[in-house]
Amino acid sequence: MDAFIKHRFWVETKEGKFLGDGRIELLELIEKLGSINKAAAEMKMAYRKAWGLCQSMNEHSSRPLIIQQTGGKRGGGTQVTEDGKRAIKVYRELQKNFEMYTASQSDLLKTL
Amino acid sequence: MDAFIKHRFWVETKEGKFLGDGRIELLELIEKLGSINKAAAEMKMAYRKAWGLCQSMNEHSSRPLIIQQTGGKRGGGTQVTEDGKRAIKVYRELQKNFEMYTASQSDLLKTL
DNA sequence: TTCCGTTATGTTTACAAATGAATAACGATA
DNA sequence: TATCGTTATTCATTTGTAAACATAACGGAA
Repeated sequence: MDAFIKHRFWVETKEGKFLGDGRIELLELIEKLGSINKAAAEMKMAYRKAWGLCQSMNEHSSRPLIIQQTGGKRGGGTQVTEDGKRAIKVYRELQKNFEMYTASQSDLLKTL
Repeated sequence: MDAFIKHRFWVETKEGKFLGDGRIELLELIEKLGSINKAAAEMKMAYRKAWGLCQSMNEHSSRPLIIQQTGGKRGGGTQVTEDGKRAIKVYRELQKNFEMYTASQSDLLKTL
């Protein structure tokens, strides 16, 4: 026929979603730009939503993934912690693995 | 921490979604009950939606997965074709494989 | 011809999620 | 103390999806 497999994965804790594509991209941009505001603008996400995702990520983690500072030099900003960087790395590896695995399964569709 | 991987997969064609959890469950119930109506009721899905899923599945497939009959003996009914049964089988196997693979990846989260 | 249970469709409601607007709080620095 | 850019937060609006509702069409059987 002409069918292909799509997949999605994410990481949860018992309380709910912890890491997903949007959250990881956001983390990466915060690391690069030093600001939730700029990161959200860069990925055309409402700041309101980005802020909520940041709260959620930090609440679900035993140790914070980011450190937010309100006010101060240049108005403040947000830094990604070492734990945050590790989360990015682990997630991206998972992603790579999943993509390869999905590709390896696609020949099962040949019989459709 | 206490995080775990969740995954979802489905099958698409270039026109859009073709097979997914709901569609396959629906197919299985149609095969068992001989009716879209009864299948939808069984899984507490609105008939309207079930019917749309059936249309979509048949439109995306080169050969029909189900044959619907309007009117007639006991009002009609719907049968799952051999191609439909094969689709169910393939999908369920994919699902089993994905579950095992996801489980095998979970230790990557140990470092979080 | 009438009845029945099913398939076939369009329309309307309801709900949830994303977005946008608006404003306050913050704190280093000039 | 005034400024500035960021974080923090509420609220109204929009948007998109799912559910609910309401009929029509169908065709074998009584």
